[in-house]
Amino acid sequence: MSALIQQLNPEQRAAVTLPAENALILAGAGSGKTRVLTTRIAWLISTGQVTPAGILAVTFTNKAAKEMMARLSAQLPIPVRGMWIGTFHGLCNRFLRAHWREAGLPQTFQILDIQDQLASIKRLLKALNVDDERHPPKQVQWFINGAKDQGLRPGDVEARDPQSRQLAEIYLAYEAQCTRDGVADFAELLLRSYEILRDNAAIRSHYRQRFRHILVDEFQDTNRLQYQWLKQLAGPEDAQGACVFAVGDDDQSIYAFRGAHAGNMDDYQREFRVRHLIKLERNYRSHGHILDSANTLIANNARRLGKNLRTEAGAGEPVRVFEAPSDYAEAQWLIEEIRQLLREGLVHSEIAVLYRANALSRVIEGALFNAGLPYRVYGGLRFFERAEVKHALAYLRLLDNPQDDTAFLRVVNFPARGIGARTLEQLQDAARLRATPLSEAVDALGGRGAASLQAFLDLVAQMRFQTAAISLPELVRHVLEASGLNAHYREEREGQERLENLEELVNAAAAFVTQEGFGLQATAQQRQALGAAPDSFAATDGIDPATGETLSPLTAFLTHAALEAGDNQAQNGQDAIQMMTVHAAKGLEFDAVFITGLEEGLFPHENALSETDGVEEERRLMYVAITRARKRLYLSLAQTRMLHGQTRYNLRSRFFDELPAESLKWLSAKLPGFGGGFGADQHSSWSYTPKVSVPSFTPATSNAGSPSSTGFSPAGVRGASSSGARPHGLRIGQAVFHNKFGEGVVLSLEGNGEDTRAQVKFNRHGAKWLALNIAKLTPVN
DNA sequence: ACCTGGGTACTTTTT
DNA sequence: GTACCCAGGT
Repeated sequence: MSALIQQLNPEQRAAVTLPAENALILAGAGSGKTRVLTTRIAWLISTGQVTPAGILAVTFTNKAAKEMMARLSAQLPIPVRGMWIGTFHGLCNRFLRAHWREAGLPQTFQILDIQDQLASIKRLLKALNVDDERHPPKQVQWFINGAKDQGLRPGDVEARDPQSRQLAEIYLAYEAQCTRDGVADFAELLLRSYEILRDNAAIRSHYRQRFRHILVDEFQDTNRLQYQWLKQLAGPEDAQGACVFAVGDDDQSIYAFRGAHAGNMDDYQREFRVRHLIKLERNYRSHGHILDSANTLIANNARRLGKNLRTEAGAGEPVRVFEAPSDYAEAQWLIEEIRQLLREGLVHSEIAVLYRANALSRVIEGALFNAGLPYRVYGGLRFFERAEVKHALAYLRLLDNPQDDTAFLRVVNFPARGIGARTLEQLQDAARLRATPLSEAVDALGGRGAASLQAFLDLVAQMRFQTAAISLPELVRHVLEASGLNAHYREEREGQERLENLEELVNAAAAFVTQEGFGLQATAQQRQALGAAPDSFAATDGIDPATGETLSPLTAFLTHAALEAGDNQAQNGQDAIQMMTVHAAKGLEFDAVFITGLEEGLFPHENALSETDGVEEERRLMYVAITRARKRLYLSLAQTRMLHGQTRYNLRSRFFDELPAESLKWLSAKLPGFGGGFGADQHSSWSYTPKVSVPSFTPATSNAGSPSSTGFSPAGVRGASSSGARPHGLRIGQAVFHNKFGEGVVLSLEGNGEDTRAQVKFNRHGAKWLALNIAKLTPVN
């Protein structure tokens, strides 16, 4: 036990060993927050204050939950799996699977991700004949999710003007549709769980008795509904409710735009009568100048709980600042600095390039590419969000839940099986008339449409027949073949990568079955080991307490796919420079960090300036960005930047005026913002290659995509196009084929022999220029 | 079924 | 500038 807390600093130890009362831990960046959280759990259990079953720990991301589990199982000699540690959504899902009757959901209800939800809304708007000019689907989605995040049902929404009244009506109809489909969107998982706790006294008191300690990570990011949910679970303080251990940092609240309400921290202190407030201000991450910068900057925010980070690491290097005349120049400077860092022995993956908005990554990506530096851009589609994977999942969903119209419509005619739009319209009309799911309305139709539809239903039924007979990965493979998905992508020219992803889905299913231990499902003894009372509701995922039955592997897998969308591309775990938005960088740290595009209108972003507290949130965002850096921090801006197809002339970000001058080292002459002329380069040691235009050409084949401008200057190419014959036989302007990205056109070649790299613009589907090894390119004749 | 052209929007994003 | 969506043509 003492070993647990021995290595903690005094504040951390104080937090970990607090008595069983509500507490708020203000944990600054890099102050050992996760460590405190897990050690608190380990301490509570190992001192016998609570059994593992009496713990509920909630996070926002799967990553954080996993990390917590991993650390905990290193600290405790007990199985951590069955403990209630997870994301808000994951835990609510578990809750609803156990109480599906009370929730009014089918046991095998499916979870809609944002894409599914949008599709569902589009379908609804069509059915309701709503003018989607007046109510764009995206806006409706925003409205519904916003309402749910506040804990509001259609009846609770304030509907004063006709516009919002109609939105409330759409919301109502959307709910009905979801019920009919047997699906729940993300917010619904939370809202419905909350309502059951609120309205069902038996269940409420059960859980209140069960969970003695509730621990919340990233408390500043909770929205109103999540806060209400916590309140229901914890119960009133005077009764024998749970005690709450909330960890957060108001200075790192950067998700107000999606409903996070940092004010929950104040409310929490008041409503839960928090008497223990502990600040973790000792930072173990950053050098002095970096920390000073962060502290000085954030002091400009008015509404703070107040905190000042300190370090014992020494001042370190000053923060290097560069004002470039253009975005290209900024990127070029970045390359030089990165090269220097690499010479000093840093590995690529310890260097991060951060930006406020994804659009800013382009120019930098181009420069890194031309410089031949390996990089990885975060963001974009994740594995389970890919179209082909979603198609396969839609089939699987139909096996589990034939009512799921979203899934039905997604694959009824994919791969194409001659079911046209007219037929589907008729089917939808018939289903609406009878108030049944689409699959049950098929027999109302006649003609060839009906026959094709019936064939589709038979196909699905045939697949469903296999469900009980074969293992999950076998089932997935069977579905891929029987549905014709595999065949479809085998035919398709650019289908190779998609085929690979589908194969990967089979692997994912196999891995899931192994990991979740289906077959060796948690037994009553195992539950006992966790300290769960015998009468307890679900102790483990996959157990239906009412029947004692196990949730099918299929249902569990589909849930997993919805709740955990997977990595943004596993990508060749190669050592690479990390590129991401500041938001995406939260929770990460790097030896060297570049914060780019520090211009008024960009960072702080212009859209934020008009919002209340917008600038403060931007400042917190900057604070998060700064505190990612361990040893080196670089700030840069461009006087001229191409954005939205226009050249913008930006001023220096106001944040420069809020940083401590003594910690900054300006590399370029500090000019009075734009207007001071473009002479900055004369005062600096940096240079960059001016824009080189790609020679125009005609693609070799008709469908090679439009070889228009690529959006960045291939500055580093240095006249590669003019050199003579090349062993690989490729030339500029030639159409090429590469399995992964389909057909494209060579824009430039660099280097010679084995080192040769091609820059290729791919057509619509690839839509990217990429660093590609020549060996992987096949010329198209 | 597939392609093309026009129109449009476009900050951040996890579950 | 460009990416994505949808409508309409082949």
